[in-house]
Amino acid sequence: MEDVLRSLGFLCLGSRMKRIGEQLQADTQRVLDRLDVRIQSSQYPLLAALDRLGPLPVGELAQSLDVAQPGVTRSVALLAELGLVEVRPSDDDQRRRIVSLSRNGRRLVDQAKRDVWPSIENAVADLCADLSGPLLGQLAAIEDRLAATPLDRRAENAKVAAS
Amino acid sequence: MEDVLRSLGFLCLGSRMKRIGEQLQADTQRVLDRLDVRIQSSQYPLLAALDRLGPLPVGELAQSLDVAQPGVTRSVALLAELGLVEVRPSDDDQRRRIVSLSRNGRRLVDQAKRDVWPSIENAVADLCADLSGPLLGQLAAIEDRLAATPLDRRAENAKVAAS
DNA sequence: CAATGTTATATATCAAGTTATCGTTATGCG
DNA sequence: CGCATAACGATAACTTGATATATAACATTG
Repeated sequence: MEDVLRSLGFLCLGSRMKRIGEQLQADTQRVLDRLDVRIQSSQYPLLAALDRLGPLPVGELAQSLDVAQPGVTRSVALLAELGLVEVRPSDDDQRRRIVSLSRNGRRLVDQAKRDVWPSIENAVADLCADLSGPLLGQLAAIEDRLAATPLDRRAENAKVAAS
Repeated sequence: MEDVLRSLGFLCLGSRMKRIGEQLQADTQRVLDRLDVRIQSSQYPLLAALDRLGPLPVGELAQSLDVAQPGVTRSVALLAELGLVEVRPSDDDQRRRIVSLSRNGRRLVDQAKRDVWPSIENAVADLCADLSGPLLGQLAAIEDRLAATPLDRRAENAKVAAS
């Protein structure tokens, strides 16, 4: 069966990148699922932003992640529900709500940085190894490689290789 | 403000590709809005598939676009509502429902192929021109270029240049 | 040939992004 | 000072992907 998106080339690059991104996130989710961490892979960038940049108001968090503000509001509500982040009003501006990692959030991030993120990073690096040349070709290679060996399998292998 | 996704590199490649893809789709939408048919840019790949491959049952359409079947069912229902595609049961298998372009759908695709798709393709090609090297670098370049000149502006310029 | 299993599609629900808009709090100027 | 405007975050509605499951038609086999 012809892969139409691929045949269309530049015309559908947006759909195609979105499709690959979703696949990567889904695979990453499967890696995270095995490690009894109960949040969606899409929440990690927010936690990583707080880890890297420290406590931030909602708007700046949105900027640093380059997503729209309502998305951050929703994620923060979810993570606060889970006790991973805390929210407090700013001292000098009652409109701002400062988001920070809670004690549990701090622990989760530290654990992830130690136990999980390295193997994901290795798996993706493996996926993208030795790619060069035009973008469309690299994307096609990534699609083919993912179809052959999903990211979560690559993460396992990386862990085995490291041990 | 630091771009956290970019700093995280391979770790958040999925989120990042999704983000770029969404941006491209949104920009493309703005180009397509100039056609008086008000359908979403995300529907065009399905129309293009029918154009390239001819009438297809729902499942094969899903395969050729590499999306899950329920997504196709929904898109087809929407496009049928708009009178752009037609659905008829297969002769030899009453489970299959064959989707094809209607007269109006045919007209829309022909018009798009003539008037719109080329300028989108040129705009994206322009966006990706002279990119080479590692994937992450190319993605960063695309993000920077998009921020500097959105895709719809590039499409305009391409049209001017062609005339 | 009836029971059982398989396949194709539809439906329901969820996830995570978007835009538009609203209420509240700051700010700035006449 | 007081009011108009701007900024911040929350909420609503929508989009477009996903998965899980139900339904109906076909296939197989005992």
